[in-house]
Amino acid sequence: MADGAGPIISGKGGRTAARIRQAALELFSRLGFERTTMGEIAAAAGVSQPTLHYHFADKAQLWREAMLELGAVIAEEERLLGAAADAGPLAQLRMAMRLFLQISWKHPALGRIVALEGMAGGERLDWLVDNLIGARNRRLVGLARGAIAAGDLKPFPPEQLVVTLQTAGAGLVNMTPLMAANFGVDTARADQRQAHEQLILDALLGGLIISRQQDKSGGQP
Amino acid sequence: MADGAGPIISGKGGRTAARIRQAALELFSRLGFERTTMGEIAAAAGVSQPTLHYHFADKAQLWREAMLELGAVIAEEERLLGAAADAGPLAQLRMAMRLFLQISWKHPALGRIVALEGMAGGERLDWLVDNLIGARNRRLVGLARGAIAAGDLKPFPPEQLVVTLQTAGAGLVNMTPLMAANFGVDTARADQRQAHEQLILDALLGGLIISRQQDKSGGQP
DNA sequence: GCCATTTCTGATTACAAAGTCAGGAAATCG
DNA sequence: CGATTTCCTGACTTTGTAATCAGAAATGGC
Repeated sequence: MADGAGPIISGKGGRTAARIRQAALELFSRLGFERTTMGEIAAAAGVSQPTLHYHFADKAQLWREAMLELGAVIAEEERLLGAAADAGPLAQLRMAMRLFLQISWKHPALGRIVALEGMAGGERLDWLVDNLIGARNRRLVGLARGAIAAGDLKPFPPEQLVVTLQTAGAGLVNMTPLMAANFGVDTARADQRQAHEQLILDALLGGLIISRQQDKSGGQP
Repeated sequence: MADGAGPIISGKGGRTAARIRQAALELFSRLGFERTTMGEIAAAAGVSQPTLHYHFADKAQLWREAMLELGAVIAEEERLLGAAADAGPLAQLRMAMRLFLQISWKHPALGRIVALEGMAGGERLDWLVDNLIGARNRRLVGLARGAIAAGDLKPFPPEQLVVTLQTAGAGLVNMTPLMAANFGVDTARADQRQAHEQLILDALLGGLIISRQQDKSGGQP
């Protein structure tokens, strides 16, 4: 893990470095690490290829710093969830899931990256877990476990809720090319978003909740 | 004559070619096209690297022929579904979904490939749609549409059911490395399979079905 | 203006991986 | 057996891409 030893942010704070990170994030998330070339990133950022190496030591370092752009996304999620910390387990879980879905639509790069690296494994996945998504996922598992313990949800391995939320929640956005090729529909449109959020919440919550006698408020027993 | 069970394009029918296809399928599905090298495939198949080029014109051709190994999987699915062609729309859909989940577990390569290429787009995705998954997906959409028209399911864009089934159904298997890195659990185990199938079916069917006795519309818990 | 520092680029190198080819080994057939 | 075809490999070429470097172009201080 010598790679992670250096400063997390090595790129200068200037506008050029920011443009490069932005272009890199978009390309890495769509195509993955190997399929994306430094030349493509440079072209997308409007600079020459050696400029990338001036701002970032190597491709892996650029990848990591591009991913850190997503750190703010996670932080915002944390903040909004913290506001509801006093609600019941099910209410918190519902809010977390809704947030997750909204974030997946607002920042498709995060879901795509997790899907890509989460499938392949390796040191980039380890880095993601350690630096971006590990705590968030553990928090979700905790909420699910709490809701199950409170008798609000059917018992199931709570890790599976996370992975299902992750894959199904980001699925429609991630699979935009597939849907276009297979059905000729553009699933990245806003109206699709609305319907999909409804679908996932209806499905995961509607299907898993243990309905109590008229108690729909989500409060603790 | 070849002992192969599926349609073959250019690869000879011998055992060596079959071993190569097998190794290629496994590697391509785990790592994707670019991340997999011809050398790795050769090593996994126990032959030298030029042997790959003797049996297959180039890497893309090998990829396509490796994918065709999955043709038998799809065909089996078709066959089993055909047996229930006279059931109602919802019953057919339920059976199709159950089959989909079982296939996802039995042949993880299919789900991983679709996830990988469905995210990136390009000519390999087009090929997959045309030759492997397009018809199957359209069939699923047809079943969902039928179940909605029959008033059995809440109205939602039926393409979204397909993409959700695809991503959520294959999600737990696909994300094995992520779950291992994040939670230290091996989600490829059989008991996990059972629970996950239950989760998906409970969620998608339990959450979307319109219960006809009381016919409550709209209001989501 | 002039110098120093930072920022960027063209040209080049290094290397990994796909693809080629001549020829050797092994199977097939008379 | 020898002849012929099929199958496979070592050595090689080609290509694409990450990384390097010397120096040009800005930028900022005086």
